[in-house]
Amino acid sequence: MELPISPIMRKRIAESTIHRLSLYYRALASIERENQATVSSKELAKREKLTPAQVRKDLSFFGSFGTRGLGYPVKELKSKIAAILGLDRSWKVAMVGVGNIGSALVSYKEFQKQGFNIVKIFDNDQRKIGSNHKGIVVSDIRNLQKEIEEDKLEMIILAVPPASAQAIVDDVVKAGVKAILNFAPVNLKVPDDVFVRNENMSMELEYLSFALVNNHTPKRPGK
Amino acid sequence: MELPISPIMRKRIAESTIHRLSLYYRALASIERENQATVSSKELAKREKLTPAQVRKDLSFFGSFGTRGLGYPVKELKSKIAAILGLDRSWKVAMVGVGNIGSALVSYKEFQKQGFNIVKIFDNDQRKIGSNHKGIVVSDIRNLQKEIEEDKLEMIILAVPPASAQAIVDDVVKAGVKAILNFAPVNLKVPDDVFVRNENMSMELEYLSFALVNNHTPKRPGK
DNA sequence: TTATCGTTGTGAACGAATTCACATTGCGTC
DNA sequence: GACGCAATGTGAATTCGTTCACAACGATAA
Repeated sequence: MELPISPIMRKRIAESTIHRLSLYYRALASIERENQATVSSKELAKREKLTPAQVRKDLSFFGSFGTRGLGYPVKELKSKIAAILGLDRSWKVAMVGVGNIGSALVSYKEFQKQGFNIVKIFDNDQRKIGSNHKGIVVSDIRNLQKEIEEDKLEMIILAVPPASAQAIVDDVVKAGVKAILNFAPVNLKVPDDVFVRNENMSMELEYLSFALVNNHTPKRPGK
Repeated sequence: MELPISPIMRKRIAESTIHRLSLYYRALASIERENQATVSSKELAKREKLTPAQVRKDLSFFGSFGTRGLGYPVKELKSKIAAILGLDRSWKVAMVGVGNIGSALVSYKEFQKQGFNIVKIFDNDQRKIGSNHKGIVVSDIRNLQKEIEEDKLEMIILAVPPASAQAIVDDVVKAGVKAILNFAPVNLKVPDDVFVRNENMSMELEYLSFALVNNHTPKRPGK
């Protein structure tokens, strides 16, 4: 039976399931390019180094998208996953901090490809304010709250030094933003209804360093 | 009883435990700066939004570092964790690909701070080869294998387009590298004794987008 | 000394995520 | 239109990760 994708989904889904949906989405895009019409959980699993059961279970949380004996229709499944992940629309994103990381991410193709449009850039450095990054004029961070509200920005990417992060977040929250991708290595305090994801690139290098030193493979092979 | 940290550690440690060690390490560095001599699992937990039991269990996999009734000696625990994660030494790292992401990461302070020294940069773009990035002259990627061997580079950061990633990895593996941090959104094939970590920054934005659309909080609050 | 306090270290209990295993079903073929 | 095949969808079993709960113990004070 074909269940609709319910936005009022009250099951709690595991974080890892959502991350795998991202993987499936990319795999499906690539399979689509190869003009393959259907794909089995087995094949999808193989491409992403997972088990077929895992793929089926993940998808089953959201509905019943396949055909027994045949597999999943590639185009359709891809667009179902897009709807689940909110990639069937575009998002207005602000970049705060235009140092190394910030300016690299402004040009990061993968973001635009998935509909994450960086439409405003903020910084506190007078030399940067007014300058042009990929066609966007850098705004003064003092106007952060005002411009977020005016432009109805929905997500923030934070790429500032750890010391300035919390104050900015407080502002951004006041402006009504509910989603923050944080590159500063600090624990941000936000109200319960604001989502924060931390991205810390050293942590992955540290994992590698640990693995080398200890010749370690985790219990559950991850990532 | 004080167990030595065994590099021939045959317990399988969960990936999440290692990631939390990174968090503890940063927290301890910060506590050390505050000149606090000891810290309890309770306080450490509070700083990283975890439970005290979690902290104690994580540490207990590696030894018995605390004093009952008192807590953990900050400096000592920090250096123990450094040893576990391999941060008590420095690593020679090569950056492959010096586009947006690559060049941002070359200047990323956090890496150097933890002892990850980017000592060589490679690219295939003639306009970039020979140019200077943060004091490093960009090498021709055709010399990749040779220079990795000569300079005894131990880790690779891959920041190239997905299509070119696998060929580079094959080369790098031939040169004896056992650890790769991959920013390209592809699944790399490597022998069993080579560690790969994938870093995909869109995935975190997609998680946020999912959370917004579905007003979702995961079962286990993550990251 | 001895008592009290605070906090560790850890088995045992619990809960969550993954994998198993199979009944079910749609498709193609004869 | 019956049969065989292939692959889904899903409860049950299993494995893994987290939390509980408490005995053990060091520090401090009397």
